[in-house]
Amino acid sequence: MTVTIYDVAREAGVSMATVSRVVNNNPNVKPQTRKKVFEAIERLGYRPNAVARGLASKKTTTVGVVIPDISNPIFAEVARGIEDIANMYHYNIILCNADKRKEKEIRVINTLLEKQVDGLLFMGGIVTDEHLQAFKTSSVPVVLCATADEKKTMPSVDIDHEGAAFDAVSELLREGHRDIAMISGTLQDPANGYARYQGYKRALETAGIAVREELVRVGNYRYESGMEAAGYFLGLAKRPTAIFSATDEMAIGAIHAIQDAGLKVPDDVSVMSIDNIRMASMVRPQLTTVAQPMYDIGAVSMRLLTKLMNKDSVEQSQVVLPHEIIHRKSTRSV
Amino acid sequence: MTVTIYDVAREAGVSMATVSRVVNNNPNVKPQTRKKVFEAIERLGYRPNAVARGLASKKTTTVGVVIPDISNPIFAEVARGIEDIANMYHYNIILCNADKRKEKEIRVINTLLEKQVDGLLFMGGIVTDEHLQAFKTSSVPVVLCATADEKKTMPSVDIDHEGAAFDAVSELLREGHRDIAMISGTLQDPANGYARYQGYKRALETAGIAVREELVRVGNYRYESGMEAAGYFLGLAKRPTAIFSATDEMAIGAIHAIQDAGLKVPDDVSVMSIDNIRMASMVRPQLTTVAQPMYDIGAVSMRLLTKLMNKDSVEQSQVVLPHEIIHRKSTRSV
DNA sequence: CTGTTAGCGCCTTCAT
DNA sequence: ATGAAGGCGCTAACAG
Repeated sequence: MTVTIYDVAREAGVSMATVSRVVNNNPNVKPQTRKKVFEAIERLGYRPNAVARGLASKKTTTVGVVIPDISNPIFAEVARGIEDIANMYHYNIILCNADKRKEKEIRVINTLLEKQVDGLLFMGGIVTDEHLQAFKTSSVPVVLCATADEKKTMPSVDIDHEGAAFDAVSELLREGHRDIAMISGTLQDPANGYARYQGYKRALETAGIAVREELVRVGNYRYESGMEAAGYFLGLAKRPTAIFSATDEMAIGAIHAIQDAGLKVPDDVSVMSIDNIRMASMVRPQLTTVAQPMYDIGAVSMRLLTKLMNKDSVEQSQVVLPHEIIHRKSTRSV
Repeated sequence: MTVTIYDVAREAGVSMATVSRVVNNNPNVKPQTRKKVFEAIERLGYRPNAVARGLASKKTTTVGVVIPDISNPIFAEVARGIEDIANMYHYNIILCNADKRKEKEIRVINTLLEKQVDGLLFMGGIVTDEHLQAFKTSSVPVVLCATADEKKTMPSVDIDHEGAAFDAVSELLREGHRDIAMISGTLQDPANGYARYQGYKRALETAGIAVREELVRVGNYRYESGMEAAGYFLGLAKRPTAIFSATDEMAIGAIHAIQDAGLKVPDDVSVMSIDNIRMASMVRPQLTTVAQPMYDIGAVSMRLLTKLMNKDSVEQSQVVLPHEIIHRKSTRSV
């Protein structure tokens, strides 16, 4: 039923080793023989079995990617970067959603390893000791992508979240704002939550301003929670003149809550955040934000992984990609 | 170095057949033996090799998904539906971006087949004879997802694009609009382009209104092209009172172009479209649109594929999911 | 340049 | 309930 390398060998009148050679582009084959084999392949409609090949060669040319949520545009963009580079190096991608749930993350890491992926990319989650433990049992390289472990022992590609937040808030400060509220992510999240909050804090402290409890709200990264937080700030006796959001999506929610309340952005309240998702330039006013190079994070981490899989030497296995303030229309000097 | 089923067998003092049985949950194993084996597995840190298993059993429990662009939120949402159901049935997903390029689509279909996936999901592309040809060489089931072939010979899951457009434009008509412009996708695209344009045409004709050439612009699905098209309509001597866009993203561009021109939506111009991406409720005014059940399209197509892979009987292998008008704030009666 | 021969790690009858 | 043995389709030395 299914045609194998053996059938091709017989059809072409050569040994299966020779067929294997031409299929794998081994130069040690006489052009004439090569031609015969190709013809036989064509005639029979032979398609190499990658599973058998994987078993024999111990390489599958596929890498596993665990992603928190593929329908989140941020991760989708990172995944795009991964895919493009993987494709460039002739790797395929097994994508596993893990819903940010630790047990599920551990579970998919294991199935991926069972599938004998040549490498593993762990995207954007919290990295616990349990994760580290799972990674340690891996005989193939692992790189963290859009996240990092606390101790920085693993290869990783990420941005400096604390620095990005610091820069954003410093910019607001430079524009003269003194009452700057923050919509934070959960402090359990080391990157988008804790680190960005720390950056906010450091910027204020550097400017000699005390952090005021009532000016910090924790959101869940969604649009609605941004609206909610902004609504709360608007109700304060002393309303902030600027809102710094840990993420763009919450910032956009904040902008709309402000507008829905009859106020103007940035005239009445400035809004700034981090991420630079596509939507940031698709709202009015367009959102001033700190760009996080999502695509590049994916691309660079995949590139790093190829080097690791290839046992190439890598100079720096913890890479921090630069961020950049994108000035648009949602902030103004006060 | 790597521990195999054979090592476990020796460690547990049984044969590899027995180990295989416990790993595969075969009931024909004495509980006591099972326990011994589990302990040996634990002690040795044994991890079954899915590649070897795949070769021996001729099943890989993975399905291939070819996706036009993972960073497009529409496809990402469909992919989410696929992933969730795949996960439920213990399948993994190999995701391949194909950039809407035919040669690349054909290529990835072939690599996926080489990888011995148990089934194939082809998402949202144009299905040519060449595709059909490639699918025909597949020994595993294929389902089209968010697309369909012209002759409807393949299993597929999609919405009725023509009907959705017809319903949208009919709604605009019901609101009293007579000069309704359309921002279309390319007519080469059978679903988002051609079919939606046909629906627009049929609705107008049903109402006894002739389609006017100058009221139709072809966009490329991006925000900017929506802005551009709307800008063009605004410059017309007789400006349309409503704009129907083939997709939400272009509609949002249109809304902003209208607003940037100092006009109001919906007071001056109504805007309506198809898709219902998340962003549709994250703009002001919120977008009235026809919801396309993206997640469900993915989920249903994956479910259909599981049935096919399982050789279950399926009553209907061309499924058309219902669409629904979502009334929000971007249209009003005139 | 080409063929022979072992496996790769596991599943699966077929016996026992 | 368990074991023995023969592949699954291919790669990778090793000869020649």
